[in-house]
Amino acid sequence: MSDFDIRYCAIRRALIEREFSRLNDMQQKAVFKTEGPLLLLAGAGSGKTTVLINRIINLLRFGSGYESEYAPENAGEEELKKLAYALNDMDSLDDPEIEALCAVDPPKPYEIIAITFTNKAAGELKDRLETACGAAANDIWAHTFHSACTRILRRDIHRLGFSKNFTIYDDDDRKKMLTTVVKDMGYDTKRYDVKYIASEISRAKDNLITPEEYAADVGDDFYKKVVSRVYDAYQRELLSANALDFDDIIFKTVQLLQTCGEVREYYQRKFKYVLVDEYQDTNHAQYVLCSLLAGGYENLCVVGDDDQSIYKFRGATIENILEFEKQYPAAVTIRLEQNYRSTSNILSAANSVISNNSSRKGKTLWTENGVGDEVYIYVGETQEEEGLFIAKTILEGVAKGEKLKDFTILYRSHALSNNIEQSLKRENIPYRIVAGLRFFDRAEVKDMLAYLWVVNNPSDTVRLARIINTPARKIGDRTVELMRAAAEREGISPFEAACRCDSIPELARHSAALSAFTDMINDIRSKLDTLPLPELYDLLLQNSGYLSYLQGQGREGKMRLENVMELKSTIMEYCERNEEPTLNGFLEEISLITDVDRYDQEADAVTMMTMHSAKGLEFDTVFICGAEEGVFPSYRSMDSEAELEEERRICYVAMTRAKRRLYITSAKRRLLYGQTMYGKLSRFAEEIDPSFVKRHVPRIPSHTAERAPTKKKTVESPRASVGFDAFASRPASIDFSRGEIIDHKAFGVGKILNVTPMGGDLLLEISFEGAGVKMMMAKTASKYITKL
DNA sequence: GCTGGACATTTTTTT
DNA sequence: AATGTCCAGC
Repeated sequence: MSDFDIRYCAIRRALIEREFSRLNDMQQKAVFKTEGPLLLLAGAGSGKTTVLINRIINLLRFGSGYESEYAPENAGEEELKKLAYALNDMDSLDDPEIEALCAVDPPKPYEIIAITFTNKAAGELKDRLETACGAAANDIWAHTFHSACTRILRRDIHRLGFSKNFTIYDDDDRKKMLTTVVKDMGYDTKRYDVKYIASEISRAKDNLITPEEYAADVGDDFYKKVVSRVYDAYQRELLSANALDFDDIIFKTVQLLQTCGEVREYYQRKFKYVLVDEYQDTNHAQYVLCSLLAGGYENLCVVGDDDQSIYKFRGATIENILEFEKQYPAAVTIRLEQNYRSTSNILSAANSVISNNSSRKGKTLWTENGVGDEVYIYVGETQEEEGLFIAKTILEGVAKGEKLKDFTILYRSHALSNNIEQSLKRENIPYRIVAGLRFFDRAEVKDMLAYLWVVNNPSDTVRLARIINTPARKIGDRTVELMRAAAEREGISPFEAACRCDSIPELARHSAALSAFTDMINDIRSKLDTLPLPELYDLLLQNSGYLSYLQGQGREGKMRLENVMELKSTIMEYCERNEEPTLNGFLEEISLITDVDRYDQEADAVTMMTMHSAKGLEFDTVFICGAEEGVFPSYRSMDSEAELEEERRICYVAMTRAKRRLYITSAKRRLLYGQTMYGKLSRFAEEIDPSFVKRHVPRIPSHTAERAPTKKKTVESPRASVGFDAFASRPASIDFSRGEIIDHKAFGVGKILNVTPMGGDLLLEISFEGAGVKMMMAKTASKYITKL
């Protein structure tokens, strides 16, 4: 290292630093550390995505320029002068020459892969990269685990005996196929729970255990022996259907990379930089996949937060993040602990809860945001009171001018949403529930998709079974059974057997029905390359008889038809987005999409979802409801310390979603699953340091007055029961009508623009001469208002 | 094949 | 309580 190198690098660093000066020190450190394994422990709201994006931008523009200790070989005093001059000139780095002087081996966009868990995260990454670096962003591999793997598999899966138009089975399809497999093997599905077998197989695949390896390890366990045989048969069945389930998508990619040196080397040479988001949620297979992909250069950057690992039950292993440093001794760890999202009260409350967990890397979030309101803990008598409290709080907020979409209600399980929903309904508050019945789960949508899958891949037996007699076309179970048997005997697919029904004796009798069906499918197939997808879809809808089938279903059918047409819009949208739309491509995309991806953050309505679905999102005001022992934490987790810790992490995730206000609500009595449960306030609420909390305990109704604990609490917290009078009924509000001129104590003279009935109250929209337009609820505001 | 009633099931579920 | 699943009987 010469003196020149030292001077050159110093200026280069200063220049690069200036480009990222909007980031805090730790974020910058993470952005500039481009080479070698890097573990980024990114707390909630610490600007994780921003760091990922900037890290990629830094790579593309400057490569390892920041870290490098050498000046470029062809650089001399002349170039150094240019850099020095640029340092004084604010816009200089737009100059490609200067940028080039700062860059050291910048990778091409296609040499970078960023892996996320959700489509949403991948989409956000893509969008923001495109904004930042334009068209080049399209060549960066920003994918979910599954879509990245699918892309890899489409290229080379023939080496594993599948063909590249393979089908993807979701959990439902998997269960169906497993059920037939189990039954075919002569097992009683009552004695052998298909769901259990499915999860056992799934777990095996998560851990990269093949059927052979599984079989070798069952020992004398009879049940496991059965699982082992089913696993083996199931995999063979998938192979002949040319189908992969979700777990296989990862598993087969790992197998491909492990067994096929040529493919492995191709990707290891290709991907100079590998970035993985939400690393705490990776399972063993995904961990191996990451190491394989990064195996060439070992420039592996994983981002995660051990405190936000909430998918253990799906096979995620927190060890991946806890032991990253062991796996890569050269790894550098950087903590991002400054939170930009929440008030310090919310953050401190969340910190005090999570600090009760023992297995963590340790990390304390802090913020420069203001203190904000205390975390509000509400204990109602019943779940109705709880729901009413939430509804009233939202109405009050709306009256102050807040938007409905600023409010989010989170719960541990879907079962809790019901009573909240009723309260919101009663108060006429618009809401949306994320999850519930998913669009792609609707029967009619699944039917049409199944048709498309079969057109794409006639070997797809599960989807074939779904539609072969829907609508009814005289191909009953008996015929389907004969078809399957014939196919087995001849070593062809059931669809193939149906095509040849004339030459197969036992099928000949049904040849009219079978041929009509196969001709219809084959006809559509023959048009695959010529007809645009939306038209193909229309033709299929028509020729399959599904259209008239729906039309014959009256009002119900009309709604179903709408859904079927919405699917067409999805197809058209896909076609517009892609230069070379293919049926295969569309199906692939759709099978990897979930409901949270369709959730529209813009619509103005209160959002309700599980705490799990809320991960990665943020909201102004958050209600965590059902905060009772037995509900949250769930009674099922209460006898295991490890599971309790996972529940606590869920709580941490939920709490840190809130930007400005956090309410934790509970009910002493709750009707759940047809039973009344009596639960104490959740331990998580109790764990919050009282200095960040404001408690509300409602007035003690006479019939519960003898209960000691209630009394004690009232004595303990003098601040209790101050402030919130959601249930005190006020005399009916004064009548207000549009156009009236009023005088408000605080805002002065104003004109009523709008009056909207809401929750037994009126929402007033008033334009004040001095204070602009305000929204307020009539009941609350009437105290301050006099009519003029 | 469709329908009704019995019967079980009810934590979370990025793909 | 509510909803899905399964099977018997038409």
